[in-house]
Amino acid sequence: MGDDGLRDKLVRVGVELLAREGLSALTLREVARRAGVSHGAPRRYFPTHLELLSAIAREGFADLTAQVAGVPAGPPGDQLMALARAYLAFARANPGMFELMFRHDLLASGHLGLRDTSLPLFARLADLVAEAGPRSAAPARVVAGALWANLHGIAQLWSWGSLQLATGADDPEPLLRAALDAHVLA
Amino acid sequence: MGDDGLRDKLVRVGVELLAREGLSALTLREVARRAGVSHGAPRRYFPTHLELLSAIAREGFADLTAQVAGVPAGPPGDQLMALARAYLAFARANPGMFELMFRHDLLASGHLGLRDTSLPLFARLADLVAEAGPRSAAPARVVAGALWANLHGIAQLWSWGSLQLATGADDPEPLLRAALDAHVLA
DNA sequence: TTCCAGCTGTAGACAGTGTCTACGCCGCTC
DNA sequence: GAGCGGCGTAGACACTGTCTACAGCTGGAA
Repeated sequence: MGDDGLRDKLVRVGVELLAREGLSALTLREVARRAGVSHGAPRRYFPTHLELLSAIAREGFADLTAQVAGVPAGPPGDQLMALARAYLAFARANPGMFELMFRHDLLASGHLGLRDTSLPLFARLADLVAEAGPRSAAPARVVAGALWANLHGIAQLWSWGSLQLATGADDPEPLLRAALDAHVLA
Repeated sequence: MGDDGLRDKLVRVGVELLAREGLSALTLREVARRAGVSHGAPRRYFPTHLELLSAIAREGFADLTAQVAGVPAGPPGDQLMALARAYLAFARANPGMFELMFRHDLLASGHLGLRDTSLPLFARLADLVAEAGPRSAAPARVVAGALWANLHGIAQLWSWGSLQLATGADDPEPLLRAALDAHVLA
């Protein structure tokens, strides 16, 4: 395993470098260096820096999707809470990847197949919201959108330390609980 | 007006450049160029790129604070809705500035006096939440944190087009309404 | 008046980046 | 066996942020 062409190797090296040293270290030339090739080599597979970053981010979306797919069946409320925890846990466990995944200025977003990666994720959320019963009178899709934004905002602001500072908390769980209780009935 | 030393001029030029050409154009050398000085000049006042960006971002926080301070008195629910609209409107009107303000990797955050700029803003939000009555049993501070995260998430995801794509909406107002209804009673 | 010190901005260098282009090399096919 | 096409190399270019040495002007002291 692991010797399947330079293209995959670059992505693998990139993912590891991202996890180890953060987004700012994810240079085209550094990835090439760690892959043991010259700085021009990646160009054969990724004509531009954006495209390499996009390929790496896609790996992250696949990972997150897998995590979310792993939440067990059960009452929709429980599933939603597990999903929210998974989202936040992913952001905390892979801060560099999380940052990259939502840095749309780095992602050639159209190219990324965002529709294929994050829309199914949203669809799952929307189904669960409809099943659990949205609290507001708005359509389930709108409530699901607001809930998603809430989860994302918590993940983002928490990873920056802003929410700890503002609320004085040191555990994001109550925030998640409050967000879920707010948007959905059960 | 406008001839008060290079330091202020650099910040002014930076703000305009940011609004006009986006965050990626906000180069130390380009700012110097537009200010009509050599590339080394800014170093006297901003020893590092981060510090110039932080000074520019501070201008943004002041602007946002002013906008928020401009919401009229009235029932807390109305004030909250106006505040939410102001937050989102700011993000939509100044996308570059909004991006910069929350790019903590660019901001020498400790240096920025974040406590002085965004904590009062949060305090206002928390007061209004307490006044309007949080829907959840959680402490008002926690509910306010969740609501802030929700507003921020909506602003962020909307500015990326993700929410339009996911919910099919073309107006963020229903999302704001849903978020407010979710977190707070009146 | 003269001189000197300090602040301010200039100019050049350096390492690093992404991108582009010309060039070897190697294996495959005709 | 000869040619060719894909793959990786190597060098160049413009650009970035940072550092350092230097000029020019100012204001105050002798």
